[in-house]
Amino acid sequence: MTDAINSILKKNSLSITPSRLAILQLFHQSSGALTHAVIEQKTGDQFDRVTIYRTLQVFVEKGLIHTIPSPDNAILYALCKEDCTKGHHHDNHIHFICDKCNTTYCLDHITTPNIALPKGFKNKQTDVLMKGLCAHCNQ
Amino acid sequence: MTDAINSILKKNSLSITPSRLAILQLFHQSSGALTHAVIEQKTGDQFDRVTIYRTLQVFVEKGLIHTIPSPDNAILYALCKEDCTKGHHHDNHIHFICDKCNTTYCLDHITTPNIALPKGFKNKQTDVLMKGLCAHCNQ
DNA sequence: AATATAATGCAACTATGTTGCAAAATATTT
DNA sequence: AAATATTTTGCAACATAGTTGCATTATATT
Repeated sequence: MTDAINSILKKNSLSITPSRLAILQLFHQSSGALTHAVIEQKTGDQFDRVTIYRTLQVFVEKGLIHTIPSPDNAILYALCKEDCTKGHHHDNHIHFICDKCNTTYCLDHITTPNIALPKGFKNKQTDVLMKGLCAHCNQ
Repeated sequence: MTDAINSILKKNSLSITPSRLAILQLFHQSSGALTHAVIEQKTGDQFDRVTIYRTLQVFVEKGLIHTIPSPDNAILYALCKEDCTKGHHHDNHIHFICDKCNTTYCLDHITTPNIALPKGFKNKQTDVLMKGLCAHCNQ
């Protein structure tokens, strides 16, 4: 596991540091998206807040994770699929937030719909955010 | 104009105060969505930050405005259509943010698409956020 | 092992948003 | 129209989210 994480960092020409290993591993272990606060907590407060922010920034730049616009007021981060590269995200899937357990899922296999815009408008990116109950909580 | 705003407040059994009049009027004059910071600035800093926050909260509760999840980290507020009432928003339209002028449009006549979710998932609300160039900037 | 490069932690700062409470303004009653 | 009851406001204080500069430390390179 750690080796796999290691080689991901190498592949993206990122130096290997404890914080990057821990945070990237955390993403690979989690099913949903993570906020800065959750990452801080789940890494046991062993890293400085600023370090976590900067690690997340670097990961976004390298195309390892992407941000999700959230109704709460904190940026959500989630793992990108493998075809995302530096400066070129394939972020055309929809996101689902469970009202009960608050998990945010990337539904990678469901692509965003094409929506016709009024005259003159040019679309560049579409974000779909669905809310409701996830499969676990809907029972 | 002020009379119309006045009667909207009365209709929603809200007492008439300078801040409510000014903020509601500002929404009716604006084409797009507004953030707290913009409202504070456009009302000439004559109202306390807290007053603006509370006014926005009340307007949301009464169904006069709705919030829009934003990629930036600040809540966007926009006027509701007339069929929105207290506790019952009809917020099923899509939103468009212009990359250039940063205006957020409510495209009221474009309804959110129906998207099939994986087994077990139950949808309650769908937010669509499109980004690109608006009709004004796309020239 | 020595050097160059990059990342970290700390302090300080900005922005956003919330809560409690006394003072002031609005609405209601007489 | 004045007095009372009810809301709303502004202030202070606080909480959370996020950024920047800089010296120290760790990683990578030679």
